[in-house]
Amino acid sequence: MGYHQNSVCARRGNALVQMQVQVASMPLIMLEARLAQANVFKKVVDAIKDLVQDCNFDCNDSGIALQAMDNSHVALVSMLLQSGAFEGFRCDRNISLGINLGSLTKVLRAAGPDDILTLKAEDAPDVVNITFETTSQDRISEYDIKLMDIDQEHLGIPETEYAAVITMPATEFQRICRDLSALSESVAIECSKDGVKFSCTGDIGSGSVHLRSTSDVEKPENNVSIEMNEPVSLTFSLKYLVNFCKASGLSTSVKLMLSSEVPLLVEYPLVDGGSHLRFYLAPKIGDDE
Amino acid sequence: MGYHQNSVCARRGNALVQMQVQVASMPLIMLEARLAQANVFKKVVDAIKDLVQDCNFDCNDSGIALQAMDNSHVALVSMLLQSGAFEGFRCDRNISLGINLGSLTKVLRAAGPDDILTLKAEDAPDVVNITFETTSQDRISEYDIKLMDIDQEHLGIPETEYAAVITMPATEFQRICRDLSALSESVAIECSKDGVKFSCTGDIGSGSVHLRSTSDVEKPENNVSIEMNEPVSLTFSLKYLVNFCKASGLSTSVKLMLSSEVPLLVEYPLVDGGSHLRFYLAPKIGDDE
DNA sequence: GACATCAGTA
DNA sequence: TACTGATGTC
Repeated sequence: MGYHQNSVCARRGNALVQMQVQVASMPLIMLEARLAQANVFKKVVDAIKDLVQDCNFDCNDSGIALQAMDNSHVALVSMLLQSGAFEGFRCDRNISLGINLGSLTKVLRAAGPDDILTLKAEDAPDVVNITFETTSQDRISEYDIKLMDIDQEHLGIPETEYAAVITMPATEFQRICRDLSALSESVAIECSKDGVKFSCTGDIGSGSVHLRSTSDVEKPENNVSIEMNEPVSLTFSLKYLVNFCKASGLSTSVKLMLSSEVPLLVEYPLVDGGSHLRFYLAPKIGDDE
Repeated sequence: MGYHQNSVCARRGNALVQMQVQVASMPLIMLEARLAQANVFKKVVDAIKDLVQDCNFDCNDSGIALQAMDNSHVALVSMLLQSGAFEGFRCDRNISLGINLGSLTKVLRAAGPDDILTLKAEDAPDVVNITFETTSQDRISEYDIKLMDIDQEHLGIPETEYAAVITMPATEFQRICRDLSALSESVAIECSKDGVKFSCTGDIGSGSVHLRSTSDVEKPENNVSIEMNEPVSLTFSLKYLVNFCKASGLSTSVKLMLSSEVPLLVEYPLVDGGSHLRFYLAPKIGDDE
């Protein structure tokens, strides 16, 4: 019987085994994830904390994932931080860390932007341990956040073939949402081969923004690209889109994926290629618009 | 009988004498203190006005001093502005100016940060006169604040030899207090030779910040220095400490002085070396922690 | 990203 | 009146 099994016994209340383990000073860390830039995690949590109060961070050897519906069940958040996004990553067993994002925000506020952030959890943990180290190591702060049991609403999100995929600068999308939200509650997104049109109508008048597909080879990050199978036009709540745009600082570009009668997918790629922060938003239908 | 006694008569209500004095335009100024930067005084008052409503500014030829307990008698504020801190300072006789800090704040709000502030008071004054001059002298504003009688609780504060004296950047201390106050009402400060640890526990979890003693010769103002006679660990109310930290703008560094079972002294040096703003806070004991 | 200001709440 | 969260500017 190795340390691994001992640890399980300890957690189940075998005090003797637990003592032995502690005497052997064997902290049974199951998860240790070291992120070079605390900022990335801060921004991710900032971007989703207004949508979701509590959620599970599902950890396994491929990384840390999160999925949660917003309170009104209109939007869905999905994050994936692949192990490769970390400076060091170890996860010996699948664990789900139920965390209150308000508490997490309070703790992350204590991190300097360039601090090194390390998440640690034991097997069957009560708390998640978060440390921030300045690069100079003169200051080390350490926090434990109590975990909570959160009903895992398992959300099968089918990988859809979208009718249209728009890639554009994240700041541009943020600006459009902010500008149009001054006029109306909702925005229509219409996509055709050579362009995309965001439009809305409200009490004081109406507005629209047309973006042409561009291909500036010198500044590819400023490009708007549209991959389209068929034209699509859908209407969405601007309040939610503005909210999603809090993630704009995480990435230079954002992808909007649309299909008729299917939730819009707003995707921000993270640090490495595979990691991402995704928001899904159901379209408004008929009179809702 | 000199002017001096005349003035006393006038103050005692002899209208005839008062008129004569006014006609003779003889303002019997006892105190005139000219401060090059109104900002210093603004910040001092800002930093203490939430702790103390009314207090006496005790003026004598060595400067202006202030001592007051907070309302709950847990904390004590002590300020000393030595005469040398002023561009010009004259105080012919000891006077105690009882001022409502709310009123004073309202008046100080009218001062530009770089204005020259002058405090004036007559002998046995009803009011304190405050003027603000722009450095260019284009604008002079003048205010009188009514004085009040405040019971002088004379507070003998013994100069203690502290078990530990920590000097650190004021902003760092402010940040630690702010960060930890998100988790708990109180913080334990533990001091050992090579470092100091601030830690707390609350409903959502626990947190701690370790600072190592540093000696960066290039940026000495960023250093953390610890002079320690014996290890010490005490617990304090974070609400008060956060409050004290409003003084952070007054000084790059702050000194924390601790001894067992004795109030913590938090000291911000002011303009010149000798002047200071000090806060004392009784430790929490036993179950209070 | 940090700061200051502002509005709303306790 | 003071603290909190939120917003907008530097």
